[in-house]
Amino acid sequence: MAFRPSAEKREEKERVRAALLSAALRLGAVHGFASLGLREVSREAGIAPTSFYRHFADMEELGAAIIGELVSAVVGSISEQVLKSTDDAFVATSVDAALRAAEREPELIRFVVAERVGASAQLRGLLRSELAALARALHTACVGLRASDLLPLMAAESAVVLLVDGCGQALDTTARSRSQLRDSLLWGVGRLLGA
Amino acid sequence: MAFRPSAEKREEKERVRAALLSAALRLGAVHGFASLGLREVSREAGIAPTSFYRHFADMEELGAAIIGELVSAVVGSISEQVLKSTDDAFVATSVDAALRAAEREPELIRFVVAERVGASAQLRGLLRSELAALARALHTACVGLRASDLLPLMAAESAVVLLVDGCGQALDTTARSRSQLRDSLLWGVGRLLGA
DNA sequence: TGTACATCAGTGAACGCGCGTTCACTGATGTAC
DNA sequence: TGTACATCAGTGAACGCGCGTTCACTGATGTAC
Repeated sequence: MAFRPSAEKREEKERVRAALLSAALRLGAVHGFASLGLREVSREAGIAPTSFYRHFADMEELGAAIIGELVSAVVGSISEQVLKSTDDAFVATSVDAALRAAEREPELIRFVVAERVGASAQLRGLLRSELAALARALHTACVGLRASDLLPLMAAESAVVLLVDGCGQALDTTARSRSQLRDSLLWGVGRLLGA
Repeated sequence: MAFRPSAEKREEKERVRAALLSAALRLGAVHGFASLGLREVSREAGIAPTSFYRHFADMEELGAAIIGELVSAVVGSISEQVLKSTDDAFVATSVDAALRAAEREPELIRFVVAERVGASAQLRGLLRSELAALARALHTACVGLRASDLLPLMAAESAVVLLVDGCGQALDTTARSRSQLRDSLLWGVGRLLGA
């Protein structure tokens, strides 16, 4: 019969796995995910370097898990807020939801902004998929309101580009004040989506 | 009296220095500038690792040189083309100049796209300055044509964000066809600059 | 119930490797007088 | 003109260090009968 670890065991493994993801994000925010090593992350997570292999084959697989679990959740939440927004407030909703995400989970957003154009083609592809979902949500919210699908999907894709870049700027606190940044995004996204 | 190396000597040093910049871009395009080592770059450039220090204190200084010399030239060239463009063709001019740069110097553009949101705050700052110059050129071309400065500078800044991101997409050939990408950029930049 | 066995997360020792950096040196060439 | 000295790009040997990976092991716990 199949070997079935107890729920307690599975939860413990899950906790260590989550510690690895969190450690990678914490360290990655300091000196970049790309230069992160398996030993460094394991140390930060409080396990022996050799135990890393019980969870991931290498750092890229860990990066993929960050996207599939953490990024996916945040992007899904933003999409949900956009789709639920009433009237034509979806522009402000998307901008504020994005900026709130950057404020709440700066390390995760730093990861997204950097790895979207990073060295790993695999991670770039995974992030492209996640953000394409957000673009679709934005597009749906937009055309749904005016009962027309004349607005091209690429408009929503461009809006997502501005949103992601805006999140990146939000992380460099010195770059621009929050309110300036918000105004700029409201203007740009609004203009692209014709609201 | 001051020591003055001959022109020949100075040119030779300049050649080695250029070889280092070029080697860093070549290798960086493969597995990312962030993970590049001084030894790796020196090997590629054909000098001993210890000779690296005759030119740069570390890899970050080399990155700054790439920006100050190579990126600056390309951005300046694009700005110039935009400012010289006649009528309201400056949108198409900027898009085509950017895409042409991505085609001609993919490694340099990859560097810009990645390091703009990379781990080094210094390089991010330098790139922000370079791209701000492009935004100003775009803004000037735009308001000059309609004899009004009502268009906010942030419109041009957002347009630059789209242009840079578009260059990044152009490097992933599988992502979108060139013509689709061009259309998308023409549409987005045009929309932002109100042309 | 007891016993023998399987599974599996975590471990410490050990490996070979490439890294950044230092050092003292070479050899070519410019400067001073 | 010749001679003594300064400058400086490039070099090879050597250093200590952290890395990714392998290996055989432990100990807890589930499974079979």
